[in-house]
Amino acid sequence: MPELPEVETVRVGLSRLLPGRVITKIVHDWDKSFPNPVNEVNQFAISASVTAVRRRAKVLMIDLSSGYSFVIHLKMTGQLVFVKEHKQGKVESKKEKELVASPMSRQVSPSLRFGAGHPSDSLVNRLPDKSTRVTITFSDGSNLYFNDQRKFGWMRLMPTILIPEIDFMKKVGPEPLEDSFQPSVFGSQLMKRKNSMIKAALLDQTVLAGIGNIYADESLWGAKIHPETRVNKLNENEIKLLLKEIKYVLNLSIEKGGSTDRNYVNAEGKRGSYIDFARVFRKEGQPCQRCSTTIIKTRVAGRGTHLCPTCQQLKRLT
DNA sequence: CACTTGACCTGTCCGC
DNA sequence: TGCGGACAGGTCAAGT
Repeated sequence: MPELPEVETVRVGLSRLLPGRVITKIVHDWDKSFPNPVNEVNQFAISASVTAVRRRAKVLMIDLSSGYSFVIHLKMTGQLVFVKEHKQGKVESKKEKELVASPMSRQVSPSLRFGAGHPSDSLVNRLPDKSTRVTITFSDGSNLYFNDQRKFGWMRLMPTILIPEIDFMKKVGPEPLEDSFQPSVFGSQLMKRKNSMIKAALLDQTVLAGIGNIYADESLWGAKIHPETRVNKLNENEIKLLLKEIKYVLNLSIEKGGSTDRNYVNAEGKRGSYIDFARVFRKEGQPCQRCSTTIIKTRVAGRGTHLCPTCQQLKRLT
């Protein structure tokens, strides 16, 4: 589930790999993944070169020399993986494909395919695969694959200057890792959802940008706040502490290359390791590392929610 | 109006 | 072994 750290990791990778490359071909197999008409793609993407790769919230932008950009949202299962031209020719890649096509390896689940103990670069040899929605080919023979098993994600081509006019961009809240995002700003943003449960407010992209289910649970545990606490019951100290925890978990995750819970990979097809450092997310049944109470999983704001029932008590005063 | 729930999708896992 | 159904969650539309 790409959230801010995962999308940022992809951005960093693509910023190293894409600028200067010239697009020669784009194919897609699912219109909702890439709805632009062919003539528009031919006019504004083909023969254009990549000038920059940017991120805002969980949205990626690949700017082109034509004045157009790809705007991309990975949603839950989206991947953007860059694969250099296979210089060894087709002999080796054929062998790889035979391996993939054999009954045994076909039954290995995607979550295990790239798991620990497997060569982390094996994914790139298997692309494109059946989750590949869009393939962008560059003049040197390299490819950028937009894979999306569940088809929730999308990418579209649009004029760069019109990106700020997208409804989402107009409504989205501040970037939590900006220095200017201080407790006072966080507090006033939270007041937009003063009667909501804090978890719902953290997931609201208009309050702050880039938090999803993993980092909501992780930061609430860090700040010892129950996810069902109403926003207007939080005091100044708790808001300050929660912001500190948000910055901490997001920065730590970026450092670890993001979280690979199911199928997230970076621009080179590699997994992130933040999940190994998680304190509550997917830790139900295990002891809390602060107090040893068993971590539980419940449902809050329609989302699976992990918490320590001892450290994170629901406030009952006033 | 503020807030919550359902729809969009596919693959996995669990119980029967 | 197969099958139905619950579940996973980012965001928008629809519902309360």
